[in-house]
Amino acid sequence: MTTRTSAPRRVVPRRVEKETAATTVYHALKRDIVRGVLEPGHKLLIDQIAERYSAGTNPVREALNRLSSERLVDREDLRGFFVPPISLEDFRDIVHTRCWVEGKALEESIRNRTEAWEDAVILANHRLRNTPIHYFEHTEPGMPAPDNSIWEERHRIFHRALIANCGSRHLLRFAEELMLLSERYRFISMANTHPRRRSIEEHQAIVDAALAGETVRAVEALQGQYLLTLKIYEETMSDV
Amino acid sequence: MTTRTSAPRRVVPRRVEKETAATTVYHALKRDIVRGVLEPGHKLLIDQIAERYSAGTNPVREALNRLSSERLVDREDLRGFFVPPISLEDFRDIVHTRCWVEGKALEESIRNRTEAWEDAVILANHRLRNTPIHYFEHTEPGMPAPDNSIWEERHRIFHRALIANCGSRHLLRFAEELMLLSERYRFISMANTHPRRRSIEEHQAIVDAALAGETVRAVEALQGQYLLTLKIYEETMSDV
DNA sequence: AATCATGAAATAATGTATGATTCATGTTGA
DNA sequence: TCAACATGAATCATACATTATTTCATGATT
Repeated sequence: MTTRTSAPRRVVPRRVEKETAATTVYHALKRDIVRGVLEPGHKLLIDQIAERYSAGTNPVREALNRLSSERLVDREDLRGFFVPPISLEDFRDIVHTRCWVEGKALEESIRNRTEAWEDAVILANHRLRNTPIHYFEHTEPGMPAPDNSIWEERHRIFHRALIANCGSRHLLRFAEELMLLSERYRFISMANTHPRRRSIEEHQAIVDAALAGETVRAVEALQGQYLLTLKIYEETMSDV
Repeated sequence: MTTRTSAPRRVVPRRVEKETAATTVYHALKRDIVRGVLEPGHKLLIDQIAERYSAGTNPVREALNRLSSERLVDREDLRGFFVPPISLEDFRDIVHTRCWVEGKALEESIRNRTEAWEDAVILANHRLRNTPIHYFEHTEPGMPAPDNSIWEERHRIFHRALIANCGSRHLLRFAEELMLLSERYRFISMANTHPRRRSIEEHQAIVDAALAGETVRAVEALQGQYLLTLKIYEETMSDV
C-alpha cells in the first residue's frame, strides 16, 4: 500500500492573534501616557491622535474610551479627552492604595505559596538584578534620556510575580492599574529623582522574607519601598 | 438713567449637563447587564444594541469599550462583545475581594470619622430602613418580577455612605466596581434566593458599631453580611 | 459510520470617509 | 456687564469597503 507524501502541514500557529487598530492605538496611547510623552493636562485632540498613530478617528475614540475607564485619560462629555493632571495628593492616594492592595495580595500569595510561585519569584528577581539601569548623572543638554525599557519591563514582571499567587483576579487587576498609574509618576519625575541604587537590595529583602514565609516582614519591605518612592517624590516636589 | 426692561434671563440651569448618546447607551447597557436583563454569556451584536437603544453604531461601540474596561462586558478583538459569563468561582472572588476592599475602606472611614459622615450614614440607613422590599413569595407564572429599584438605589447609597469617608478616591472606585459586579449576581439569582428579611438588623449592626468607633466589630459585621450572601448563593447553586 | 479536512457562503466586526449637528469657548460690540 | 456672534471641535449618523469569524455543506480518510 502506497502512502503518498502527506500534504504540507500547517506549521504556523493556528491563530495569528491579530490586533485591531483600536487595540494598537490603545497600547500606544497607554504607553505614551504612562511614560509621560503625552504631558499631564494636555488635551487629546481626536484628529491629532489619529494622525500621530496613523489611524482613523473611530479606533482612536474607542481606545480613548477604554483608557478613560482605567483612569489613564480623563473624559468629559462634549469636551473631549485629556491626559490626567498630576498632583501630590493623587500620587499619595495611589501609593497608599497600592501599599494596601499589593500588601494584601502579597500576603495571600505567601499564604498560598507553591514551588512554582517561588520559582517564578526567584527567576524574576534574578533577571531584574542582572539588568543594568542607566542613570544620567551628567545631565548635559544634548544627551537623550536613557532607555531603561528592559529594566522597566522586568521590574513590572517582578512585582507581578510577587503577587501573582494571591488567587484573586480582581485584586490583581486593581494592582495592575495602580502599578501603571504609579509608574506614570515615576516616569514624569524621573529627571528630578535621585537615582535609586538600593533597589536591588530592597527587592532581595522582599524575596527573602517572602520565600521564608515571613509575611509581615515581606509586606513591610514591599510597602516600605513604595513609601520611600513617595517620600522622594515629595522631597523633589518641595525642591521646586 | 433708564434701565431698559432686561432681556429674558436664562432661568434654566447654566448647564444642562447634557449627555452624549454614547454616555446614555453606556448607562442603559450597564443597567441592563447588572440587572440581568441581558443574559450572561450572551453575544452583544452591535447592530442589535444600536437598534435596541435607538442609537448609531458609533456610540454603541464607545459604550461597549468603556464597559469592557470595567469588566461589565467581555471584549475580544475581531470577535465582538459579550455579557460576561457567571460562575461560582467568579462570585467567590468578587465577594472576597469586596470584603477586603470595603473592609479597609470602612476601617479608614471610621478612623477619619467626622460628624458630617456620621450624619450621612445615619440618614442613609434611615432611608433604607423605611423602604419596603417586595418579595415574591407566591411565584405565579403571570406575576412580573417585583420592582425594588428604589430599595436597590438606597441600598447602594447606604453602602457608599459607609465607606465614603475613607479618603481614597481609588479605593472607592474599586469598591464601586465590585459593588456592581456583586449586584449582578444578586439580580441574576434573585428568583432563587431566599428573601433576606434580616438585612435591616444587619445594616443596623454595622451602623451601630461604626458610630461607636468599634472598627473591628463594624468591619466584621459588614464582611459577615457579604459572606452570608455568598453562602446563600452557594447553597442555591448546589440546589440545582 | 464517524471523524476530519476543505472551501464557499453568510454573518459580523472593523475601518474609512463624509456631512450634519451641537456644544464649548473666546471675541466683539453695545 | 451682558448678549450676539464666530470658530473649532466633539459628537453622531450613515454609507461603504475590507477583513475575520462562523456556519454549513461537501468530500476524503480512518
